[in-house]
Amino acid sequence: MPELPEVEEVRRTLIAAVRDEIIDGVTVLRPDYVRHGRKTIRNLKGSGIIDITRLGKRLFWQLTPSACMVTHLGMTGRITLRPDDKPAEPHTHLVLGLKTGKFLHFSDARRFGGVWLYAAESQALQAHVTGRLGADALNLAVTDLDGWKQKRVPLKAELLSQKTVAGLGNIYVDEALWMARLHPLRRVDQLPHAARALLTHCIHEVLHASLAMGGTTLRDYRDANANAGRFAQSLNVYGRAGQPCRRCGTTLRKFLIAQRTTVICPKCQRAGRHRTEK
DNA sequence: TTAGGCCTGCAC
DNA sequence: GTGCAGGCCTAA
Repeated sequence: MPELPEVEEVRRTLIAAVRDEIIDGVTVLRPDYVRHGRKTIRNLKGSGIIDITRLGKRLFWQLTPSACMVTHLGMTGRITLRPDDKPAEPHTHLVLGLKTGKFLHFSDARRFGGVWLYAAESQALQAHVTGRLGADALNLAVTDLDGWKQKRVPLKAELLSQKTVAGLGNIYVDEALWMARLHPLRRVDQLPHAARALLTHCIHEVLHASLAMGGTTLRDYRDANANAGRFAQSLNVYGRAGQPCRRCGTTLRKFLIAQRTTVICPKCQRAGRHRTEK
């Protein structure tokens, strides 16, 4: 399940391969996978790929002239570079041919991801981001969390929402909270500054550690060169319910928060006095 | 704020 | 065969 480190790894492997490439052909195999700009996506023929940036789990493809393609991998999305346009994977929804003879394949079994095409600097593109995505988790500053003082929301729900911190999913939220010894049901408005600073630090830590190993592959994730990530073996809580905490040996416990499986160490991550009442 | 829907593959 | 996994959006 691609979260920030996996998307960043895809971005890095992609940009190294396709910067300054020209799109020479557009094959839409599944029109409804293009969530915005379905009618104009074929006009990308002739467009150049200037850059690929990232905010949270989304990639922003800066294209000439004056277009921006947003991609989200959802749960099972892959963007892979192949030598031909023959769909190599099931559920290939979009293929972009490049002038140098390479092909970008967009596949996504569950179709939780998608592709959005906008005019560059358009209001629609702005709206795609505004109100939805907060600060990128990799560049998070403590001050980005100032708005939490007025928010009566459980920590985990807030982190998953992307609204303040963009890029974390179920895996890295659980990992960062364990590292910071914070209970996922703590209310964000009850976190003192020191806890917000610690959390910011731990988010950086876990993301950098994962990036250094090419991300986490549980099953589906691959980078643009079809390589899996190796961080799964370093996970401390995610998927380890019933196993001992690597810090204190206490048995890790699993429960649901906001419909998400959550794993914590009940000893390291105390609920505290300010737990969200449930 | 929460539940449901999207969607497929895989474990049971 | 059933149910679960999950990001994110919409509706109640």
